[in-house]
Amino acid sequence: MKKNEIICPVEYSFQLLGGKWKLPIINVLAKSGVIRFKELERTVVGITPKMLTIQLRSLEADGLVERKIYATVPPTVEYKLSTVGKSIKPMIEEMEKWGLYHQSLKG
Amino acid sequence: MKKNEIICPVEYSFQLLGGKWKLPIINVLAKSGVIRFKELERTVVGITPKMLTIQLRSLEADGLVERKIYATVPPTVEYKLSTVGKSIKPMIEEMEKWGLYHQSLKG
DNA sequence: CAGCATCCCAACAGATACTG
DNA sequence: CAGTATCTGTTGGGATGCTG
Repeated sequence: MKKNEIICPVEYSFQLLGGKWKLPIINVLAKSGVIRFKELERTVVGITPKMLTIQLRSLEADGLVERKIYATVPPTVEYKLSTVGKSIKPMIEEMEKWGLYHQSLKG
Repeated sequence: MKKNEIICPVEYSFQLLGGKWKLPIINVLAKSGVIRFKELERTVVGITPKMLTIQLRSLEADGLVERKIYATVPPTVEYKLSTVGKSIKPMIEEMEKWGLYHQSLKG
């Protein structure tokens, strides 16, 4: 998909949240508040460190996630939703309602 | 993306609506009610007949879109949202609100 | 711990030409 | 009109191994 061809505003949300991992990550961040990389890796079932890094960087670049580094040994990095990231919640809830509704139709 | 690995209910919506074209198509269908293939091709800016066919078949298989064939010459095929398809509207509106909000942040 | 680098494959998407 | 067939290129995602 060519990322720069946004066709309608709705599509914009998909540009930012699409792919296999972004929504699961945001869901975890929404529930946990602040969380470290390794803990995130454990909580988002099935994700590899590589994909977690890529997705977090992408979310960070879009201003949805904030990253805070502590100069400790071993290193500590914490992630949390930004203000904009938190504003996604109503949308996610609506998507969740619809997803559950549609799943229930198929038994 | 492995289509059968749904991680959270929210992700379910992305399985059904993800990709470049499905939301634009559904948006047009939501506004027009009933529409023919060629008219759809003209309205969804930039789509090719091939992609339109693939996406419509996929949406049909997921029960979001209904297809009605008339045995005329030349052939007539009409598409419209199913009841389930129409149930997406609140979710799309929420996504549209958020998309517009986030776009406005970037000026 | 928190990552980056490399290689690889499958799915997605576009262009073009053709058909009932 | 409403598609299908074929070829081709791009992107997303996985596996593995290595580093500060």
